[in-house]
Amino acid sequence: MEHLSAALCQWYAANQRKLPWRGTHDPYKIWLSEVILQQTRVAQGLAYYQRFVEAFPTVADLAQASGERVTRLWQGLGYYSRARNLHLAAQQVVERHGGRFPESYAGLRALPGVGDYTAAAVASLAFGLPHAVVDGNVYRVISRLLGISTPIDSGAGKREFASLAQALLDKARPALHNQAMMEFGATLCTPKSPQCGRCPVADACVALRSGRVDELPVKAKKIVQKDRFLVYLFITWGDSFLARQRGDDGIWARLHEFPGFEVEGPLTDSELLASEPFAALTQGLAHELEAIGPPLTHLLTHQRIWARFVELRLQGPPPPEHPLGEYTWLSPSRSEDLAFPKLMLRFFDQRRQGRQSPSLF
DNA sequence: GAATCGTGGCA
DNA sequence: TTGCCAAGATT
Repeated sequence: MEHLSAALCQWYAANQRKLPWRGTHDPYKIWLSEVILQQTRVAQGLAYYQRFVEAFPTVADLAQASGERVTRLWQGLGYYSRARNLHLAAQQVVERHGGRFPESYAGLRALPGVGDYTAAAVASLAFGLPHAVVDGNVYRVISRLLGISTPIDSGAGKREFASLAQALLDKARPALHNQAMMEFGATLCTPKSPQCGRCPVADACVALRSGRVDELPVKAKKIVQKDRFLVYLFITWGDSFLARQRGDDGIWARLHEFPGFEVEGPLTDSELLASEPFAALTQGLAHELEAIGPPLTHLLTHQRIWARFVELRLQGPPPPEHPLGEYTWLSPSRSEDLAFPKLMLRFFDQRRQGRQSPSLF
């Protein structure tokens, strides 16, 4: 067991990528990078990390920032409850721990948005504590090296791999060991087409010896995708448009969206305009139909969204008692400070392009 | 324990 | 085009 860690650490020392959060022991920067990288590739999270560090050099700066600014900086990164928990955790560090991160696994684990993985990562990388990280890379590396076919998405699998990861850990240098395991999984022992020919521990790999590299790790569950059909109304009054902020939970937490509704299946333009929910949202509004955009498809892990955007221009101010009363008017400059789902940003882009070259439509 | 939560890259 | 999955956490 010690041999595996030593070989991987030696490989890591010679092959690691240079990343801005490496080489520091600042728990704030390590925690920030780990939260950004949850279910997120380095290539996607890198620019966000740099923007956050520049905007908020310390955890106190982050704690003092407005939720609006934090959410806007997170725009486009996905899993938006991470941004809320990031802000909450920063405030807890300041208010409950005097501005210093807890120097224990349990203390870190109690912060919002910090689960088993992130607690182990910060504990080991910032404080040198002997906690093994278990992320997607570690599941894959261990299942292949040791030939373990227990499904990694089962409770038994999670317990088994956590135990094995902890047993493999070099407790004299947990930071190096953890980073070596993850970097090895991310760049050599990859899900598809792993580079077994360059593997420093190929001699010890059970999966390679038995020809099971492509079968490991095992996942028991399959993702079920559902189709959803959404209609959004882009209602303008002068330069401004109507939108509201979504709640703390569910999809696109705390992001802004236009008024709209969901339907059971695809609608033609005329069906859409004649639909009951469209009538309810536009009743009593003197408006002019500006455009009905083509369906925009938006892919999420669990659903495929088909969105239609209907652009309406009000001919007069909306009456005070109206279903749209919970929405507010946003000017273009105001909306620059707010966060929108990628789907809405794609609509903005499409609309801008349509105006610059109307002959295309 | 199962279901959810985004977005983007790759084959 | 489709499916997979990525430095996971929460409910």
